[in-house]
Amino acid sequence: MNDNQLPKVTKPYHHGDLKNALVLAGIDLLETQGLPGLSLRAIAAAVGVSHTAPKNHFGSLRGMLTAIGIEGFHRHAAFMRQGVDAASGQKARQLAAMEGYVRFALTHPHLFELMFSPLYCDYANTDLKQAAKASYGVLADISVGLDWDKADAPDGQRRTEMMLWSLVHGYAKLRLSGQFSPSTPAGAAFDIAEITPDFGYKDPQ
Amino acid sequence: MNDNQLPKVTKPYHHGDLKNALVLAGIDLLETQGLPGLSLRAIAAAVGVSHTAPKNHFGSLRGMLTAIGIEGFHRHAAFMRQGVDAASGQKARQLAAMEGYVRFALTHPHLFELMFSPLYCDYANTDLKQAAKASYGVLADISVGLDWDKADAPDGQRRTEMMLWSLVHGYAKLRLSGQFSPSTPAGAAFDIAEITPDFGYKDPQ
DNA sequence: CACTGTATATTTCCAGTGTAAATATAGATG
DNA sequence: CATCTATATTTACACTGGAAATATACAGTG
Repeated sequence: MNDNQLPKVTKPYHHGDLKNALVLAGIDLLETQGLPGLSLRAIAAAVGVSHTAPKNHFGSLRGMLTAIGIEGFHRHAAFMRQGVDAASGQKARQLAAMEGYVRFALTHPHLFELMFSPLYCDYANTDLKQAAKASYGVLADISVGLDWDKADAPDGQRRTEMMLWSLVHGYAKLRLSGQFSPSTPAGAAFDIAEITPDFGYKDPQ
Repeated sequence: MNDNQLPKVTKPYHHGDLKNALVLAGIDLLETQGLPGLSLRAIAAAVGVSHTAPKNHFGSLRGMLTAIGIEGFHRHAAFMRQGVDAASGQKARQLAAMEGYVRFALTHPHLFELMFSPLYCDYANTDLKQAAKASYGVLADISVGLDWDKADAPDGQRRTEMMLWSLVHGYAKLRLSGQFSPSTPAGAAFDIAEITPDFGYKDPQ
């Protein structure tokens, strides 16, 4: 009957799957209430457990938020990857990745803020590092062969990736800070191609 | 004797100049303790007043943090401007502005974080908007005539500025999030030219 | 000088937070 | 069954921002 028969998955004790339930409830609270409303007590209450229950699984508030950030990175990467896979042609794939990066940030502003703030997430956490790297990987993949002026320099590929990541990340953050809002209000549509450089694509080798 | 005879400046009542003292104490606490250590009570204690004294001047914690952010933007703009003024040649001035933007962020990480987080600063505040605009202005100034591929498009100048701002801002934020740390540790020196595009300069008209 | 008005600052109190420690509970294991 | 251990609760505590009432000291006016 139960097809979740992975050896390590022993159905937990009292709640069932409190760890995951807390993360999901946390993301839910985050999206509806924003970061100020995201307290250990509120998350625990949403799941229906005592306010100290999360400590058993995450150690502290920071651990709880880090777990939420990890899930955020998973969704972020999946969101971008989905757009990339749906696009055809190298240029369209590039734009899809960048567009996905920014669109995720704009549609999940609080989660995105949490994911990239060392205040909330513990960047020494191995799982978080790996999850963040996966998001970076989507950008890195589509940047291979990108015709940027750094591409031919020593370590050029890495520099191109860094420039690309910086560009989309900065744009997303500045949008969320309301810095670009006069002409492009927070929720409005945007065209990533208007703000990203029109680099060509060089056939690798 | 007193050459501060501007009509509006009446020396305040009890403390002397509590409003400024609180902002300075706040920045001091921020740089030494980081954002978690920055509480109304801690700031008030540092100045030697009761923990509700700041409310008279800033209304709330958010108002207090916004005031700190404003001072942060002033310093940020001045820091960049200083580098730009010291450089000679258009290209050197461009690099100086970008380098100053990032260097300020890396040397004042907590203040920079506060300045650009809508969680802490109220971006509806007129003074804050103006102060942020002044920082943006430094970048906008040196980007005039920049040879980016958007420069000739309609609204090209604004797009070029946005790309430039996004690039340096994203790089700074990702550095502070530890995302670029494997090859370039947090406190290490950096060469902004290695990460910024090698755009040329077009003589305006 | 005295009187009044007002900006400034304090005191007191409250609801909310994260966390530590002791305790209770229930599934796993023998 | 008894025992062990992971899970969850209870209780207590120090801390936070904020509201409300009160105190203080300056400014302006007679």
